Amino acid sequence: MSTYEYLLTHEIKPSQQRICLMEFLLKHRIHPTAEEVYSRLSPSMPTLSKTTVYNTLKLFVQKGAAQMLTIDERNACFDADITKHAHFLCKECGKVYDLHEVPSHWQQLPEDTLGHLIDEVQLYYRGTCRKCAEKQAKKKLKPTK
Amino acid sequence: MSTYEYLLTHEIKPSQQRICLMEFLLKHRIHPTAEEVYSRLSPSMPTLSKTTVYNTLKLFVQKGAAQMLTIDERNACFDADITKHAHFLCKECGKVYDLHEVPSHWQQLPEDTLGHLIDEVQLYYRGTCRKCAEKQAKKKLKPTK
DNA sequence: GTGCTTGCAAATCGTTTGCAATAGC
DNA sequence: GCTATTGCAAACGATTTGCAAGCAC
Repeated sequence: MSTYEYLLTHEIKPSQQRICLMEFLLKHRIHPTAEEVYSRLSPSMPTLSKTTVYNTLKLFVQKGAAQMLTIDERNACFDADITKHAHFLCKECGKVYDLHEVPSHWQQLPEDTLGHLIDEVQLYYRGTCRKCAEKQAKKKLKPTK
Repeated sequence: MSTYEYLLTHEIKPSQQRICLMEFLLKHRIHPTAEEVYSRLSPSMPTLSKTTVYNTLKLFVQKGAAQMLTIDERNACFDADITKHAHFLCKECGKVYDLHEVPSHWQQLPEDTLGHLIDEVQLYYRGTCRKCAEKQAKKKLKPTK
Protein backbone atom coordinates (compact mmCIF):
# COMPACT_ATOMS: atom_id res chain seq x y z
CA MET A 1 0.00 0.00 0.00
CA SER A 2 1.29 3.45 -0.88
CA THR A 3 1.68 6.12 1.75
CA TYR A 4 -1.07 7.98 -0.08
CA GLU A 5 -3.48 5.10 0.43
CA TYR A 6 -2.23 4.52 3.95
CA LEU A 7 -3.15 8.06 4.96
CA LEU A 8 -6.59 7.60 3.44
CA THR A 9 -7.20 4.52 5.57
CA HIS A 10 -6.75 6.82 8.56
CA GLU A 11 -9.09 9.46 7.13
CA ILE A 12 -6.24 11.87 6.51
CA LYS A 13 -6.35 13.89 3.30
CA PRO A 14 -3.01 13.16 1.66
CA SER A 15 -1.21 16.40 0.86
CA GLN A 16 2.39 16.59 -0.30
CA GLN A 17 3.64 17.52 3.15
CA ARG A 18 1.60 14.87 4.93
CA ILE A 19 2.86 12.17 2.59
CA CYS A 20 6.47 13.20 3.08
CA LEU A 21 6.13 13.35 6.84
CA MET A 22 4.42 9.99 7.10
CA GLU A 23 6.97 8.49 4.74
CA PHE A 24 9.73 9.80 6.95
CA LEU A 25 8.12 8.38 10.08
CA LEU A 26 7.55 5.01 8.48
CA LYS A 27 11.07 4.79 7.10
CA HIS A 28 13.03 6.15 10.05
CA ARG A 29 11.84 4.43 13.18
CA ILE A 30 13.91 6.66 15.40
CA HIS A 31 11.09 8.26 17.41
CA PRO A 32 11.93 11.73 16.16
CA THR A 33 10.87 14.96 17.82
CA ALA A 34 9.04 17.59 15.77
CA GLU A 35 12.32 19.49 15.61
CA GLU A 36 14.16 16.44 14.23
CA VAL A 37 11.52 15.78 11.62
CA TYR A 38 11.78 19.38 10.53
CA SER A 39 15.55 19.53 10.35
CA ARG A 40 15.84 16.22 8.51
CA LEU A 41 13.16 17.05 5.96
CA SER A 42 13.66 20.76 5.40
CA PRO A 43 16.78 20.38 3.21
CA SER A 44 14.72 18.49 0.64
CA MET A 45 11.57 20.53 1.30
CA PRO A 46 12.79 24.11 1.47
CA THR A 47 9.36 25.64 2.00
CA LEU A 48 8.41 23.30 4.84
CA SER A 49 7.60 25.15 8.03
CA LYS A 50 7.84 24.02 11.60
CA THR A 51 4.19 24.91 12.10
CA THR A 52 3.22 22.40 9.45
CA VAL A 53 5.36 19.75 11.10
CA TYR A 54 3.65 20.37 14.44
CA ASN A 55 0.19 20.50 12.87
CA THR A 56 0.73 17.38 10.83
CA LEU A 57 2.16 15.30 13.65
CA LYS A 58 -0.73 16.31 15.86
CA LEU A 59 -3.14 15.35 13.09
CA PHE A 60 -1.50 11.93 12.72
CA VAL A 61 -1.91 11.33 16.44
CA GLN A 62 -5.54 12.46 16.44
CA LYS A 63 -6.33 10.17 13.53
CA GLY A 64 -4.53 7.25 15.12
CA ALA A 65 -1.83 7.08 12.48
CA ALA A 66 0.99 7.73 14.95
CA GLN A 67 1.52 7.80 18.68
CA MET A 68 3.08 10.52 20.74
CA LEU A 69 5.56 9.53 23.42
CA THR A 70 6.08 11.65 26.51
CA ILE A 71 8.98 9.54 27.72
CA ASP A 72 11.41 12.41 27.30
CA GLU A 73 10.55 15.25 29.63
CA ARG A 74 12.01 17.84 27.28
CA ASN A 75 10.09 17.17 24.11
CA ALA A 76 7.45 14.91 22.68
CA CYS A 77 8.55 12.32 20.14
CA PHE A 78 6.57 10.41 17.57
CA ASP A 79 6.23 6.83 16.45
CA ALA A 80 4.39 5.65 13.34
CA ASP A 81 4.37 2.15 14.80
CA ILE A 82 0.95 2.24 16.41
CA THR A 83 1.09 -1.22 17.92
CA LYS A 84 1.35 -1.26 21.72
CA HIS A 85 4.97 -1.69 22.65
CA ALA A 86 7.26 -0.59 25.46
CA HIS A 87 9.84 2.16 25.06
CA PHE A 88 13.22 2.79 26.60
CA LEU A 89 14.84 6.20 27.01
CA CYS A 90 18.58 6.51 27.49
CA LYS A 91 19.21 9.30 29.97
CA GLU A 92 22.76 9.70 28.63
CA CYS A 93 22.24 10.11 24.90
CA GLY A 94 18.51 10.83 24.87
CA LYS A 95 17.74 8.13 22.28
CA VAL A 96 14.43 6.28 22.49
CA TYR A 97 14.41 2.55 21.68
CA ASP A 98 11.55 0.13 21.09
CA LEU A 99 11.38 -2.77 23.50
CA HIS A 100 9.23 -5.34 21.75
CA GLU A 101 10.73 -8.10 23.89
CA VAL A 102 8.90 -7.02 27.05
CA PRO A 103 6.20 -9.58 27.96
CA SER A 104 2.86 -8.13 26.95
CA HIS A 105 0.67 -8.49 30.07
CA TRP A 106 0.87 -4.77 30.65
CA GLN A 107 -0.98 -4.07 27.43
CA GLN A 108 -4.20 -5.54 28.79
CA LEU A 109 -6.34 -2.96 30.49
CA PRO A 110 -6.82 -3.58 34.21
CA GLU A 111 -10.22 -4.78 35.37
CA ASP A 112 -10.50 -2.25 38.15
CA THR A 113 -9.90 1.24 36.83
CA LEU A 114 -11.79 3.10 39.60
CA GLY A 115 -14.40 3.96 37.00
CA HIS A 116 -12.00 5.74 34.69
CA LEU A 117 -12.27 5.05 30.96
CA ILE A 118 -8.89 4.11 29.56
CA ASP A 119 -8.06 4.57 25.91
CA GLU A 120 -4.27 4.51 25.94
CA VAL A 121 -1.45 2.68 27.70
CA GLN A 122 2.26 3.44 27.67
CA LEU A 123 5.08 1.54 29.34
CA TYR A 124 8.26 3.54 29.68
CA TYR A 125 11.68 2.44 30.86
CA ARG A 126 14.56 4.78 31.52
CA GLY A 127 18.22 4.11 32.12
CA THR A 128 21.47 3.78 30.19
CA CYS A 129 21.46 2.24 26.74
CA ARG A 130 23.87 -0.48 25.65
CA LYS A 131 26.09 1.86 23.67
CA CYS A 132 26.39 4.42 26.43
CA ALA A 133 26.99 1.70 29.03
CA GLU A 134 29.86 0.32 26.92
CA LYS A 135 31.31 3.78 26.49
CA GLN A 136 31.24 4.32 30.25
CA ALA A 137 32.86 0.94 30.90
CA LYS A 138 35.75 1.81 28.56
CA LYS A 139 36.25 5.15 30.27
CA LYS A 140 36.64 3.39 33.60
CA LEU A 141 39.26 1.00 32.23
CA LYS A 142 41.48 3.70 30.75
CA PRO A 143 40.56 7.01 32.29
CA THR A 144 41.66 10.11 30.40
CA LYS A 145 42.73 11.98 33.53
CA MET B 1 8.99 10.29 61.71
CA SER B 2 9.06 14.03 61.19
CA THR B 3 9.49 15.52 57.75
CA TYR B 4 12.83 16.85 59.00
CA GLU B 5 14.03 13.32 59.75
CA TYR B 6 12.46 11.98 56.59
CA LEU B 7 14.50 14.36 54.46
CA LEU B 8 17.65 13.33 56.30
CA THR B 9 17.02 9.67 55.47
CA HIS B 10 17.25 10.73 51.83
CA GLU B 11 20.43 12.74 52.39
CA ILE B 12 18.64 16.02 51.89
CA LYS B 13 19.61 18.91 54.14
CA PRO B 14 16.32 20.01 55.66
CA SER B 15 15.84 23.73 55.09
CA GLN B 16 12.61 25.58 55.83
CA GLN B 17 11.56 25.54 52.20
CA ARG B 18 12.44 21.90 51.66
CA ILE B 19 10.46 20.84 54.69
CA CYS B 20 7.40 22.82 53.58
CA LEU B 21 7.56 21.45 50.05
CA MET B 22 7.98 17.87 51.16
CA GLU B 23 5.20 18.30 53.71
CA PHE B 24 2.97 19.58 50.95
CA LEU B 25 3.80 16.66 48.68
CA LEU B 26 3.23 14.12 51.43
CA LYS B 27 -0.06 15.66 52.52
CA HIS B 28 -1.58 16.44 49.13
CA ARG B 29 -1.23 13.40 46.93
CA ILE B 30 -2.51 15.24 43.90
CA HIS B 31 0.58 14.92 41.66
CA PRO B 32 1.07 18.66 41.51
CA THR B 33 3.10 20.49 38.91
CA ALA B 34 5.84 22.87 40.00
CA GLU B 35 3.46 25.71 39.22
CA GLU B 36 0.75 24.20 41.45
CA VAL B 37 3.14 23.68 44.33
CA TYR B 38 4.20 27.28 44.02
CA SER B 39 0.71 28.78 43.83
CA ARG B 40 -0.60 26.67 46.71
CA LEU B 41 2.35 27.41 49.00
CA SER B 42 3.21 30.99 48.15
CA PRO B 43 0.27 32.52 50.07
CA SER B 44 1.66 31.11 53.30
CA MET B 45 5.31 31.55 52.21
CA PRO B 46 5.40 35.01 50.67
CA THR B 47 9.10 34.97 49.89
CA LEU B 48 9.02 31.57 48.19
CA SER B 49 10.25 31.74 44.61
CA LYS B 50 9.44 29.55 41.66
CA THR B 51 13.13 28.88 41.18
CA THR B 52 13.30 27.33 44.63
CA VAL B 53 10.29 25.17 43.86
CA TYR B 54 11.94 23.90 40.68
CA ASN B 55 15.31 23.40 42.36
CA THR B 56 13.81 21.63 45.33
CA LEU B 57 11.59 19.30 43.34
CA LYS B 58 14.54 18.37 41.14
CA LEU B 59 16.61 17.71 44.25
CA PHE B 60 13.90 15.46 45.69
CA VAL B 61 13.87 13.44 42.48
CA GLN B 62 17.66 13.17 42.37
CA LYS B 63 17.77 11.98 45.96
CA GLY B 64 14.97 9.48 45.39
CA ALA B 65 12.52 11.23 47.71
CA ALA B 66 9.98 11.87 44.93
CA GLN B 67 9.30 10.76 41.41
CA MET B 68 8.67 12.90 38.39
CA LEU B 69 5.85 11.92 36.07
CA THR B 70 5.90 12.81 32.38
CA ILE B 71 2.39 11.56 31.81
CA ASP B 72 1.16 15.03 30.95
CA GLU B 73 2.82 16.34 27.83
CA ARG B 74 2.51 19.93 28.97
CA ASN B 75 4.25 19.84 32.33
CA ALA B 76 6.01 17.49 34.67
CA CYS B 77 4.22 16.56 37.86
CA PHE B 78 5.55 15.17 41.10
CA ASP B 79 4.69 12.36 43.46
CA ALA B 80 6.16 11.85 46.91
CA ASP B 81 4.87 8.26 46.81
CA ILE B 82 8.01 6.59 45.53
CA THR B 83 6.59 3.08 45.36
CA LYS B 84 6.11 1.77 41.84
CA HIS B 85 2.51 2.30 40.84
CA ALA B 86 0.58 3.03 37.67
CA HIS B 87 -0.86 6.45 36.87
CA PHE B 88 -3.89 7.61 34.97
CA LEU B 89 -4.24 10.98 33.23
CA CYS B 90 -7.66 12.36 32.41
CA LYS B 91 -7.44 14.09 29.06
CA GLU B 92 -10.52 16.17 29.89
CA CYS B 93 -9.65 17.71 33.26
CA GLY B 94 -5.92 17.05 33.30
CA LYS B 95 -5.95 15.36 36.72
CA VAL B 96 -3.56 12.53 37.44
CA TYR B 97 -4.78 9.61 39.53
CA ASP B 98 -2.91 6.74 41.17
CA LEU B 99 -3.91 3.29 39.99
CA HIS B 100 -2.69 0.96 42.70
CA GLU B 101 -5.19 -1.67 41.60
CA VAL B 102 -3.29 -2.53 38.41
CA PRO B 103 -1.72 -6.01 38.69
CA SER B 104 1.97 -5.54 39.33
CA HIS B 105 3.72 -7.75 36.72
CA TRP B 106 4.76 -4.68 34.80
CA GLN B 107 6.95 -3.55 37.68
CA GLN B 108 9.36 -6.41 37.17
CA LEU B 109 12.15 -5.56 34.80
CA PRO B 110 12.13 -7.60 31.58
CA GLU B 111 14.81 -10.27 31.16
CA ASP B 112 15.74 -9.19 27.66
CA THR B 113 16.49 -5.48 27.57
CA LEU B 114 18.71 -5.55 24.46
CA GLY B 115 21.63 -4.77 26.73
CA HIS B 116 20.15 -1.56 28.07
CA LEU B 117 20.43 -0.91 31.80
CA ILE B 118 17.05 -0.02 33.23
CA ASP B 119 16.70 1.98 36.39
CA GLU B 120 13.14 3.25 36.16
CA VAL B 121 9.73 2.02 35.00
CA GLN B 122 6.53 3.97 34.52
CA LEU B 123 3.13 2.71 33.45
CA TYR B 124 0.81 5.41 32.20
CA TYR B 125 -2.85 5.21 31.25
CA ARG B 126 -4.77 8.01 29.58
CA GLY B 127 -8.47 8.48 29.00
CA THR B 128 -11.49 10.04 30.69
CA CYS B 129 -11.80 9.95 34.46
CA ARG B 130 -14.94 8.84 36.27
CA LYS B 131 -16.05 12.36 37.13
CA CYS B 132 -15.62 13.67 33.59
CA ALA B 133 -17.29 10.59 32.13
CA GLU B 134 -20.32 11.16 34.39
CA LYS B 135 -20.44 14.82 33.43
CA GLN B 136 -20.41 13.90 29.75
CA ALA B 137 -23.16 11.32 30.24
CA LYS B 138 -25.38 13.92 31.91
CA LYS B 139 -24.79 16.38 29.09
CA LYS B 140 -26.02 13.82 26.60
CA LEU B 141 -29.22 13.16 28.55
CA LYS B 142 -30.24 16.81 28.85
CA PRO B 143 -28.30 18.86 26.32
CA THR B 144 -28.09 22.59 27.02
CA LYS B 145 -28.59 23.58 23.41
C1' DG C 1 -14.71 30.73 -5.21
C1' DT C 2 -14.92 28.19 -1.11
C1' DG C 3 -12.74 25.73 2.34
C1' DC C 4 -8.81 23.37 3.85
C1' DT C 5 -3.74 23.57 4.12
C1' DT C 6 0.43 25.94 4.61
C1' DG C 7 3.91 29.11 6.49
C1' DC C 8 5.58 33.13 8.67
C1' DA C 9 6.09 35.94 12.78
C1' DA C 10 4.82 36.75 17.24
C1' DA C 11 3.13 35.10 21.49
C1' DT C 12 2.94 31.81 25.19
C1' DC C 13 4.31 28.83 28.74
C1' DG C 14 7.15 25.73 31.39
C1' DT C 15 11.68 25.52 32.80
C1' DT C 16 16.61 26.92 33.35
C1' DT C 17 20.43 30.05 34.15
C1' DG C 18 23.32 33.88 36.00
C1' DC C 19 24.11 36.18 39.72
C1' DA C 20 23.47 38.83 43.90
C1' DA C 21 21.37 38.53 48.59
C1' DT C 22 20.70 35.60 52.49
C1' DA C 23 20.85 32.08 56.02
C1' DG C 24 22.91 28.61 58.88
C1' DC C 25 26.66 26.39 60.82
C1' DG D 1 33.47 33.86 57.60
C1' DC D 2 32.41 30.25 54.55
C1' DT D 3 29.40 27.40 51.98
C1' DA D 4 25.05 26.09 50.55
C1' DT D 5 20.49 27.85 49.71
C1' DT D 6 17.39 31.13 48.08
C1' DG D 7 15.16 34.44 44.94
C1' DC D 8 14.86 37.73 41.31
C1' DA D 9 15.12 38.84 36.49
C1' DA D 10 16.41 37.49 32.20
C1' DA D 11 17.09 33.83 28.92
C1' DC D 12 15.74 29.76 26.68
C1' DG D 13 13.35 26.35 24.02
C1' DA D 14 9.40 23.78 22.72
C1' DT D 15 4.94 24.48 21.21
C1' DT D 16 0.83 27.29 19.92
C1' DT D 17 -1.68 31.06 17.86
C1' DG D 18 -3.22 34.69 14.58
C1' DC D 19 -3.46 35.61 10.26
C1' DA D 20 -2.37 36.13 5.41
C1' DA D 21 -1.18 33.57 1.24
C1' DG D 22 -1.62 29.36 -1.50
C1' DC D 23 -3.76 25.23 -3.17
C1' DA D 24 -7.30 21.93 -4.74
C1' DC D 25 -11.60 20.50 -5.97
